[in-house]
Amino acid sequence: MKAKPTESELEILQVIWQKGKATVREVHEALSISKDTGYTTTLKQMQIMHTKGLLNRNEDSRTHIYSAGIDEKDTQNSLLKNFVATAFGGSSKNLVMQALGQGTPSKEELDEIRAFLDQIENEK
Amino acid sequence: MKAKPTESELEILQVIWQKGKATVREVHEALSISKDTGYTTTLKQMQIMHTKGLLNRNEDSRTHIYSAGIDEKDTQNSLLKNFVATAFGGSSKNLVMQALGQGTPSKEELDEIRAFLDQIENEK
DNA sequence: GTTTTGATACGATTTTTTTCGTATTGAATT
DNA sequence: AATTCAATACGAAAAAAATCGTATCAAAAC
Repeated sequence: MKAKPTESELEILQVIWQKGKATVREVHEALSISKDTGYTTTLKQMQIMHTKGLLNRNEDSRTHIYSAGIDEKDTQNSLLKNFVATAFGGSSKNLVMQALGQGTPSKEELDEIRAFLDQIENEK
Repeated sequence: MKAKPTESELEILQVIWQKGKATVREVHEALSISKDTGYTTTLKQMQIMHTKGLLNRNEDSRTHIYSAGIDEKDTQNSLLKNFVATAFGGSSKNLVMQALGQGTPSKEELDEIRAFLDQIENEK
């Protein structure tokens, strides 16, 4: 079973998932926009994540290249499960409605969700 | 701005939200089902939450009665916002679809969600 | 009135997470 | 070749969260 990433590990994973792969500097740069921590902090964090298996890295060149060690969807899924349980008392319906209410989905997105609802229903 | 509850604070809030109010013992009992920690741990936790304003308490009787110090919906909302951002890269559509996919909503719930989608659309 | 029971207070410890400084080293620049 | 630059390693410390033991005390039971 894969360990659950912490909040700040997730921020890093987010960048990596989006870029596919990245150096410490790139990740640090990306995080710097919203966060104010030193370079070595990001470095250390990524090293730890590597030992935990949350990140893979290629050490061929002096500047290591990191990539995700855990699958985005799988991770989101297990986090979500936990989140629904602890924050929404287990009701995913409540979560869904609240998420829809506050995000401002476009018509296209709404339609996509409708289609998805139909699909779920048919599979039952 | 209210502080963001930690994971284990949320577990406690969950019980309190559900029951309306409760003693330390009641909360501890409820948590014991899934968690294995000592009574004083729960006590201490709730005391801390009280000083933080996460819980209110009535000290009239020797056995204090705790109630929620923060609103359930508000809290869920702010947690959700944060969660979508860090775990789903800001896409609430992705979160919604994934939540629907893994929870197993009943037909009634699905209809409820559909109705809600329509409502959102009309309000635009 | 003693004893037992069950509750809170308090202080401390442990564990986990986050942060950073310093040393070292390879590569690029001069 | 010497110097500067940019990267990793490592150790440690600070901060945040979670856990628990012991002391106290009030109320209930005896």
